Amino acid sequence: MPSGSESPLGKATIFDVAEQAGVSIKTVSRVVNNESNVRDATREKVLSAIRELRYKPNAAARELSGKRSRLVGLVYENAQEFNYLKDVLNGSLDACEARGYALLLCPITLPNPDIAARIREFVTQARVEGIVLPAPLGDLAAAAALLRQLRIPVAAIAPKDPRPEEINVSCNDGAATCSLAEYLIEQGHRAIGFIKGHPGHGASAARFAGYRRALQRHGLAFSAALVRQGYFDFDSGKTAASELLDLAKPPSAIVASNDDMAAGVLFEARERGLTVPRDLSVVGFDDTQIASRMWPPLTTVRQPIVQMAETAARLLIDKLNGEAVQSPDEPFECEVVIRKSTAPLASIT
Amino acid sequence: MPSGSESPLGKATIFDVAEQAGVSIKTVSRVVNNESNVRDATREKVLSAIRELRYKPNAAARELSGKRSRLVGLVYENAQEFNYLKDVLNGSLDACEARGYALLLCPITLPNPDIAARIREFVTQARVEGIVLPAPLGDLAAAAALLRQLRIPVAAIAPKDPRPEEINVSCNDGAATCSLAEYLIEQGHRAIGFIKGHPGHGASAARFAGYRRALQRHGLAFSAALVRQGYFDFDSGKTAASELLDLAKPPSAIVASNDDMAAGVLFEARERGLTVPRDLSVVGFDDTQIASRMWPPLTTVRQPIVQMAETAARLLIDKLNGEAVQSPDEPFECEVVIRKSTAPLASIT
DNA sequence: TTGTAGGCGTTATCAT
DNA sequence: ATGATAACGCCTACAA
Repeated sequence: MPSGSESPLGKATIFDVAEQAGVSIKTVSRVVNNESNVRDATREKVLSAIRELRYKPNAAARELSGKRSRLVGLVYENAQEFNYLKDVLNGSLDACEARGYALLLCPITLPNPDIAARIREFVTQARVEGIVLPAPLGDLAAAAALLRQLRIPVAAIAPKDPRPEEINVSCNDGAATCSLAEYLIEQGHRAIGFIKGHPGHGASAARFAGYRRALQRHGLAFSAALVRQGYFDFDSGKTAASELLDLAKPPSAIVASNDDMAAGVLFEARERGLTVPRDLSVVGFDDTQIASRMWPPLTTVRQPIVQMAETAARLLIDKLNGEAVQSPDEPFECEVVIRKSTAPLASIT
Repeated sequence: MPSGSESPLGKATIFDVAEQAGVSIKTVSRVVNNESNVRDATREKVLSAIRELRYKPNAAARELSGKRSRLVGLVYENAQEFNYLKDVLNGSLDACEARGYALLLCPITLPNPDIAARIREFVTQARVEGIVLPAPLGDLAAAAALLRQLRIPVAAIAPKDPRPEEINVSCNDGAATCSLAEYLIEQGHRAIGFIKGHPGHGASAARFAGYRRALQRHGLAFSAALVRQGYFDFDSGKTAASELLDLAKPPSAIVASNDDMAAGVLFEARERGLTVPRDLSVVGFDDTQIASRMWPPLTTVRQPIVQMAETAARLLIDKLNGEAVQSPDEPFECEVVIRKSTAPLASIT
C-alpha cells in the first residue's frame, strides 16, 4: 500500500526499500548484509522490494557508518616488464569484482628511497582494508616492516619469506625449473649454464635450487663457472650470456631465470652469429608474450599468475570479512612449454 | 587554549581542527575546499591547526555529504598486448594522485556481447565521476552511445571521432608514419608494403593515410596490392607478411601499423629464410618493449602515451571540478626511432 | 525476530 | 566573513 515517491533513477535508499517492503530499515540492512535472524518470508519481501527499486547500498554511507571501505590495494613494482602485473591485475580484479570490492593501485618505482612513506601515504589516504602484494615488494625489508607495523592484512604472491600469520600464495617454480633443466639433460646437454634472477626476488633462489637439483639427479657435477648473476632484465641476461659464451668451454645450453633474460641471451647469440637452437639451446621462464614472438620461440615455463592473484585477493577479502581463511596447502602448478629454442645436443664433439 | 583529547593517531576530524583553530567547522571546511570569503589570518590559523593535527578529510563523509566521490574510471580493452595500457595507467595514475583522486579500473575483454551493460554496471557501482577512455573503446558504437546517454564526462585518448563536447587527446601518428615511410623511400625502397591496423581503431586510418602521403610526396604510385588488412596482433601481421612475400613482385620493405604485427612480419621472414634487413626492411609502430628485444631491433615510432594519458586524466578532473577546460590544440608529437630492421635497398636488381 | 535512536564526518543552507 | 544546524544513507547499540 505505501508508495512514497521513489525516484525512478536508481536513487532508492534503505528507507524506500523499508517502506516498500513494510518493514524497518534495520531489517532491510540485515537482509542486505546477510545477517541471520530474519524470517524467510520477511527476507523475501525485502529482497523483492530491493529488486523492484533497483536498490544499491550507498558505498559512502556504508563506509562512513560501518568503517569498512570495501577497498583493497595492490602495491606493486612499476617495472618495465608489465606482463606479470597484467596477470596479477586481472586475477585481483576478478576476485574484487566477485565480492563487491574495488581495487586501488599503488605503483612503486624501484629503487625508491622511501618506500615506507609511499606505502603509508597510500594506506592512510586510500583507506584500503587490505593489500595484495606481489613479489618482489613483499621481500623488501622496508615495505614488510611498515606493513607489519600498520597491522593491515596482506596477501603476498610468491613471497620469499612467507609470514605465517598472513596469506601467502606461491607456485612450484623450483620444481618447474628442475623439469626444464632435466629436459635439457635428456636432450644430451651436459654443460648447462644458468643465469640467476634478481637476488631480492624469492623465486630466484627457488629456481636456482631447481637447476641444481636437476644436475644432482642426473649425476652431473655443479660448476659455479657456469652460473652468472642476473637481475631479471634483458640487459643482465645479455651480459651474462656474453660471459658464459666467452668461456673456454662454453655451455651448450643456457637456463635463464626468466624470459626477459632469455631474450637477452638470444640477442647475444645472434650478435655472435650463433644459431639457436643448433649452436645453443636456451630456455626462459614465465611464458611472457615475448616468448612466443621471438625467433626461435622460447621453451619456457608458464605460471598460473592470474589464478594465484585471484586466490590471493579472494582469501584476503574473505579474511577481511572475518572468515577464518588459510593459505593454500599446495603451491600452484607451473607448466613447462616446449618450443623451438631447444634441441638435442649435436653429438659431433 | 582549547584542547580536547585529539587522538594522536591521524584520526582528527573537522571538529578537532575547528576547536584547535578557534573557529567553526564551516570555516575549516571553507579552507579545506579552497573557498573564498575567508580572511587570510583566519585561513592561516586553520591551516596550521590542520598541520598540527595531521588532519585529513574523511573521504566517505565527503562523498556522502557532497555527492562527489573523487573517483575516476579507466575503461580499457583488456588486450594481450599490455604495454600500451601500462603507459595509460601510469599517466592516469599520476594525474589522479596529483589531484587527490583515485582511479578505478574497468577492463573489457573484446569481443564482448554486452559492453554497454558492463560499462553501465561499472559507472553506477563504482560511482566514478568521469571516465578515461583509451582507444579503441571510445570508437565502439555501443560504448559511445551509452556514455553519451549516461551523461558522464569522458576523456578520450586517440579517438577516431573526437566528440567536441568532451576531452580528446591525440598524437600525430599519421605524420609519424609518413616520416617512417619517407625514410624507407630515401633508403631506396620503391615497393613498400603496408599492413593496416584494426579497422575499429582510429589510429589505423591515420597511419595508413600517412603511408599514402609519403608515397605521394615522392611521386610513387600507390598499389593496393601491397596493402593488407591486419588487426594489430602478431598473427595478423604474420599472415599479412606471408601474403605480401608470396607476391610475384614482393615488396622490399614492409610498414606494419604496430610493433606486434611487425614482430609477426619478422617471424614470417625468418621462417622463409629471409634475413632482415638485408632481404627485407621492416618497421613497426609504438616502440613497445618487444621492439628493442627482437632481432633485429625494430625501427619504429614512439608515442608519448604516458603524457597523453596524464593530460587526459588531468583535464578530466579539472573539468569535474568545474573548470573550463579545453582539449589540447595540438596533437602530441611522436618520435621516430631508427634501429636495425631497416637498411638501404641493395641495388642489385 | 524486529524496531528505535544515535552517530559516523562532511557539505549545504541560511542566518548573522 | 563566519557560524549553527540540518541533511547525507547507513550501521551499531540497545530495546521490545
